[in-house]
Amino acid sequence: MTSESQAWPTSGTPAPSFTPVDALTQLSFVVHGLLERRAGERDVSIVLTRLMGILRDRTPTMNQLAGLLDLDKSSVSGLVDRAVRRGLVERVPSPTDRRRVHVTLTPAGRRLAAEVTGRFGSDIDELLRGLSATDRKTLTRIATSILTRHASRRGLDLSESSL
Amino acid sequence: MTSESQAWPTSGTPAPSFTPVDALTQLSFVVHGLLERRAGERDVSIVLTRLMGILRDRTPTMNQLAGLLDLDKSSVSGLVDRAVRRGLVERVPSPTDRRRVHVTLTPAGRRLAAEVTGRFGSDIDELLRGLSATDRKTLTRIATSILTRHASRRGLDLSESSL
DNA sequence: CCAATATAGTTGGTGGCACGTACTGAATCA
DNA sequence: TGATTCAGTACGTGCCACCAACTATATTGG
Repeated sequence: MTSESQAWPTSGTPAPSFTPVDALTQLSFVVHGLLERRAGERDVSIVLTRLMGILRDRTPTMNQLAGLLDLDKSSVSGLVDRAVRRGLVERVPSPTDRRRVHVTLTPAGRRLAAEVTGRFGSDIDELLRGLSATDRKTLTRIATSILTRHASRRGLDLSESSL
Repeated sequence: MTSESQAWPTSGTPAPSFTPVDALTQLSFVVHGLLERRAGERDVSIVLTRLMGILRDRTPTMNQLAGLLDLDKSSVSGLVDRAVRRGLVERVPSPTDRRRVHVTLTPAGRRLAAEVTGRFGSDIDELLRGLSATDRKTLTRIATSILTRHASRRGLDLSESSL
């Protein structure tokens, strides 16, 4: 795939010239790496971080989590098991359907999520610091445009999905 | 972390308003998800895709791969073991130092890498299709700027590192 | 009313993949 | 030439993915 080795000449030129695909891909890897590092400091995986992000403002069922995380339901069982074991989430039986549980964030989980998110946010701010204010706004506008179009192609209401 | 649930009101507004952090994070997850999907079609993990990307134009040692992939050397041993087992890479003893091996891509590995990369590249082209030509160029310029500055902060020659 | 069917979630199996520690063989150093 | 360092592997552990099979519960249709 598009590692630097594809796009960048091995002559060590100071400013490589990326294709749009390479630029976006490399940038995504950097962002992902920053999240992995910050989350990893608290023994939190990216998928656990995403889980806690989802649980910040709702209490979905296991099935709903499987959809939101785009994972097999057995993977969600395992993920929630491990999070319960760490005291980060709880399973709450549904009052209306004894097959179902709703998953909620505990206070400890909420604090951990806020910490990881906060530090990661600072890292991204740092990453973007060299940009002019105009470029920051432009990047945000273009990224939002891509996301909105991508979501509508998938038939998603952006307020419901999680990555 | 910044799943949509953080940035997007649950009212289902058609065009959410992102902070720069959220926009960049969500976009990165989308890109990552596209790569996971395409690579997954050929039973290839992202880290294996990155490995093959590195090996496209060089034959690093295990230690160098550990640095390029930002992994523990024992993780690289396992990754290369599994890739060897699939006939995608080979370990070549160093002519000058019998402790070392150089890792090379096999023809089958090169073909697989090209296939995954090609399909993923098409997906990213599709993702960017709704942008104007000006916005594509602007996104590429801004992303390249971020990458260049980020790499120089880490003391990297961009032609040597891989994400 | 009840058997058949569908749903929600779990369990077990399997394999990939991460890190840490300990180890072996080879190269370098003093 | 022995001590030290380096390159890489092996092993243990735990996370995390998917698949198939299962149990308990809810719904459906006759």
